[in-house]
Amino acid sequence: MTGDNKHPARKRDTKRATSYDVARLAGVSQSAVSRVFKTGASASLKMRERVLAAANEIGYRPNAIARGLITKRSNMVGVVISRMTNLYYPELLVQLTQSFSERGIRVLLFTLEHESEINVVLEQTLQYQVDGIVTAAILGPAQLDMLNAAGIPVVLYNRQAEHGRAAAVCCDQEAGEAWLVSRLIESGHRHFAIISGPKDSTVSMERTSGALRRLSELGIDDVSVISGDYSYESGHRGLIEIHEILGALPDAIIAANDAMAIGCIDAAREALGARVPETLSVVGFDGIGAAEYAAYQLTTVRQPVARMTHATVDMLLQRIDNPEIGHEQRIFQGTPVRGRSARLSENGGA
Amino acid sequence: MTGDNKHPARKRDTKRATSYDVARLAGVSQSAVSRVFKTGASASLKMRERVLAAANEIGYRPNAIARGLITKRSNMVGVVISRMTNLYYPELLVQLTQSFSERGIRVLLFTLEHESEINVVLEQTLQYQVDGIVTAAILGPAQLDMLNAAGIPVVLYNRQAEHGRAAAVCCDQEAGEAWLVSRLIESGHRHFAIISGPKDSTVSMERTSGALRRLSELGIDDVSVISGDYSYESGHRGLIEIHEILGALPDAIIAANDAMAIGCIDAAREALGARVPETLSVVGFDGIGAAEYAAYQLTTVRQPVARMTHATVDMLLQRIDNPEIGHEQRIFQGTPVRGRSARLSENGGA
DNA sequence: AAACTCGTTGCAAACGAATGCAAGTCTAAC
DNA sequence: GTTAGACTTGCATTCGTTTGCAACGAGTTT
Repeated sequence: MTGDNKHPARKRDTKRATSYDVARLAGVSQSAVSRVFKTGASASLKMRERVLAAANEIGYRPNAIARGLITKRSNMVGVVISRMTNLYYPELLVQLTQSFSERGIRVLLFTLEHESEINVVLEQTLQYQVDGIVTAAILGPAQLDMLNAAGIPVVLYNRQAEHGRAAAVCCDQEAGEAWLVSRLIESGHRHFAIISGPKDSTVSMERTSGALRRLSELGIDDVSVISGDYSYESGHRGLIEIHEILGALPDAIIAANDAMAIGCIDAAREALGARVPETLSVVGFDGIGAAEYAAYQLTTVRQPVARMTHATVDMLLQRIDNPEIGHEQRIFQGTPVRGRSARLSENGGA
Repeated sequence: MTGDNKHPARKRDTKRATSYDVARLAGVSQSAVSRVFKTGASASLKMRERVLAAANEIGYRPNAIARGLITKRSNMVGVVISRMTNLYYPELLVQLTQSFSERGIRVLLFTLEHESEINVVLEQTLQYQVDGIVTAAILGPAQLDMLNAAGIPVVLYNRQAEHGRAAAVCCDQEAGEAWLVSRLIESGHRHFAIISGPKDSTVSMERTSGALRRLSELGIDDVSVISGDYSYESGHRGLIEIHEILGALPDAIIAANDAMAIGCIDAAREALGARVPETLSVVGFDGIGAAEYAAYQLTTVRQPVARMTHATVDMLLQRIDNPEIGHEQRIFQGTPVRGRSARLSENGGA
């Protein structure tokens, strides 16, 4: 008769050892145990040994939940990522997780299929008392206000808040597109088409308008733009659509990301019988792994993911320690990748 | 003078509203507030309205940490993934997260660069009182014992524990390879080479030995095996290495995953001037997105990720509710994908 | 009108650790 | 030998919930 747990849905049979259990076994006070497990607290060597031995004996592990309750620090951050099918995100996620992990911070992951789920997700992160949030999803003013009111720091990844109302780490999309466009123009391309990302993606908007602006500066205004959804398939479809609309292929396609650029290349080669880069130049953006496949060798701009994630982690941690820090924005320049999916003249370029 | 927080590292300036605050404002007891926010607890309509109004007014959100402390249920599960650069994992991760999320469970993510980090990571998940763990990393007997002792359920994803000492969800690697080999043989291939995964990967071992066994059954024993690391580059390198060793190309390459198969195809086409599938057949395993790119159209076996993740989530949740459930293993059959990277005769196959 | 439900509500004791304060111990200096 | 000083240690409170228990009130039944 060790209890009346006769029902299937019992709580937990083996109850965890607590600091009290360790204390009793070691013949010391609970606070002593606590101090031994808290780095930087004062405890004599003798004490330390006894407690550690006892803890080891009964398999004690400090309860991070209880600790979080009293310290008001969960050592967890929320990471919100919107379209993980976008091949660029996995790399980001790995680096973020690892980087946080090195700093002793755990990652609570949320993925969004639709941006509309953001409210529910934010609500949940807040309930879990995360110390901060990194988001690669769009946050409206309402959401920013809410986070602000809750006093929880947030760093936007590749999103900007209006009027700099939040800390952000971005890649300079416009500059990247400007580089691509400049190289294409100086290499003799004149007819362009753009495959943009989803309409609600700010990154896509910046890339598209960056490309259009530079094209316009260089005297080219007649550019068809059709929109995809960042996927390989939509790039593939996009090129075929462009071909139908124009009745011919342009000199160059500017895709809003690498996945679509790759789709384009395949469509050109397999479906339209065109040669890339001889007949058609295709450029992308991001620098995902597949961009380097020998079959593509994409001309693109690589986002400096490692540096960007470090900046993100640093900024968030800073703001967790001191919430008063202003809303810094850090903008990184992408690395031009010459590749072989576009005919670029020898001389030019970075 | 709202306090003496003059130091930079203050705690949190805006303190969160608690259930007591709500109770005071609504003129009810704290337990009433608690009950209103707990689904399925009894509270009158009038009560409900008053509390909700008050809560709304001061922006109250139940503290999941405190709740977890008392209920001994954190509603968090740990997800441990080893080599996220393996393109197969992102998809898995998204589906897992979403699936858990629908069941009201949050995901604490851990990524491993090296399998050796597993101990540290497990220790951490336990400290955070996760209700269960899903792992796509190798767990030795020692680790399983530890989890068992801690009374926390675990489901292995594509890993088996010796003697069925843990619940597991797997794809039938051997059967998949058997299908591939059978098709290749019946289509006239006779000379094979295998590019396996990392030596410490059980999945790779199963796939490789599955392929070898079937080859042997069909009378082919002379097969060179070289090992890669699941990456595109290692597949690329692998084929070139095979070519050097053999002095010629075999009829078919069996790669332990899609990424390496794709690397092979590119190496064959770009570096060795061979044609795929005309001169060389290449098959992979997994069914990742890139396998469907028009340039590759890989002959492979697709893991039923959606069904596997559902099974994983179901099994874990079941075991959380009732830790006594035995160690079921669920094995899923992959879906053969005919593709175009191997010369397969018309008639055969699933 | 008394007795007996049943659904609401409040009280108070958990949960497991951190920490300010005071008491205790030990060393070193006078 | 005494005392100041620096460390250790224990006591007791606190964090924000959940939940068993008891009290209460409104119906219902007899």
